[in-house]
Amino acid sequence: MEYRGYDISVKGDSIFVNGVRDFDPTHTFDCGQCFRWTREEDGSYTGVVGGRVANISCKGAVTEIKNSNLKDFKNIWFDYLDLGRDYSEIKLNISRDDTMRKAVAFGCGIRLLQQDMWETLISFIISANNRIPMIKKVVAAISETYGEEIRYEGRSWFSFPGPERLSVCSLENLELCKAGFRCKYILETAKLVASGKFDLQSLKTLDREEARRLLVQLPGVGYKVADCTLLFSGTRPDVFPTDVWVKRVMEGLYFKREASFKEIWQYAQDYFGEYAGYAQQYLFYYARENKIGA
DNA sequence: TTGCAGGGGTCAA
DNA sequence: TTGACCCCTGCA
Repeated sequence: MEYRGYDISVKGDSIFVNGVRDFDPTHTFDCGQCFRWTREEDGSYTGVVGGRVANISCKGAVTEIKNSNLKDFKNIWFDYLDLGRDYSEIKLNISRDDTMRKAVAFGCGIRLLQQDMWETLISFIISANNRIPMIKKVVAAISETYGEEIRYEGRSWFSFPGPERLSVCSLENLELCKAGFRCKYILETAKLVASGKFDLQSLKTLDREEARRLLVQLPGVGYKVADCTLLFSGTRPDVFPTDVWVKRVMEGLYFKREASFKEIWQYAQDYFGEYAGYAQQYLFYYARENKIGA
C-alpha cells in the first residue's frame, strides 16, 4: 500500500517502508540527539518510544521496523522518524560553504527525531556537565526503576516514566539512578509539570523566544538544554543549541577567533536561518566523530 | 595502585 | 564572571 509518498508492506510483525531517503540508523541514533537506542550486532537499533519497543534497520531505500504494525507506523514511527520532511531540500539550503557541505556529506543519514518533549527535557537536564555513555546509563536506570516493563525477544525494555510518576518519588530513591546533583532538578521539574503549573504541550504553539524564556525557568534548564528540548522534540527546527563542542567548532571554522555563546547563536540565526537546528546537528556529528575541536 | 582532572551546563554569589 | 557540583573515566 502507499502512505504519504512511501510504499509500505507488512510481513509478520515487520513494516517495510520503501522510498526512505536520507536515513542511516547509525547517523540518526548515534548523533547525540537521543539516548534510548541500542546498537545490535547486525547494525540494527532497538529502542523504546512511547511505550513501544521496535528494532529498526535499513537496506538501501528500504527501512524495516520490527515489532510494529501499520497502525503504529502511522501513529508513532512516521512522525518520530520525521518521514514527512524532505531532507534533500534542507541539505541544499544549509550547504552554504565547504565546511557545511563536508558535514552534511558525513552525516548524510541524520534525521532529526520528533521525540517526546518530556523525555527529551529530562534527558537533557541529565546531560549537563555529563558524557553520552553516562547520560544513557542514567536514563536507562530511571526507566528501569520507574517505567513499565516491556518484553521483546527475550529481553526486558522499559518505557520512560511520565512526570506524574517521577514527581512522587523521593529524592533519595532518585539518587540511586546516579544523576548526581541533577536529581533535584529532575524532581522539581517533574513536580512542576505533573501539577500542571508548567504546560509542556503549550510550547508547541508559542513563538520561539517565548518558548525558550519559559523553559529556562525550569530548574536545571538553561538555554542549551532548552534549545535541545525544542529541537529534538521536533518543536523548533530553527534553534541552534550551542555547547562547548559547537562553540569550539564555530570558533575554529567560522569566527577564526574566540566568540561568546550569544554571538554564535546570533550568527547561526543569520547564517542558517530556519534550518539552523539541522545545521547544528550535522556540524556536531561531523566535529565529534572527526575530533574537530577536541 | 592511587590520585586527580575534567566532562555536550546550570546555579548562586 | 567564577567556582561548585555527582559520578565516572582516562591517564599519569
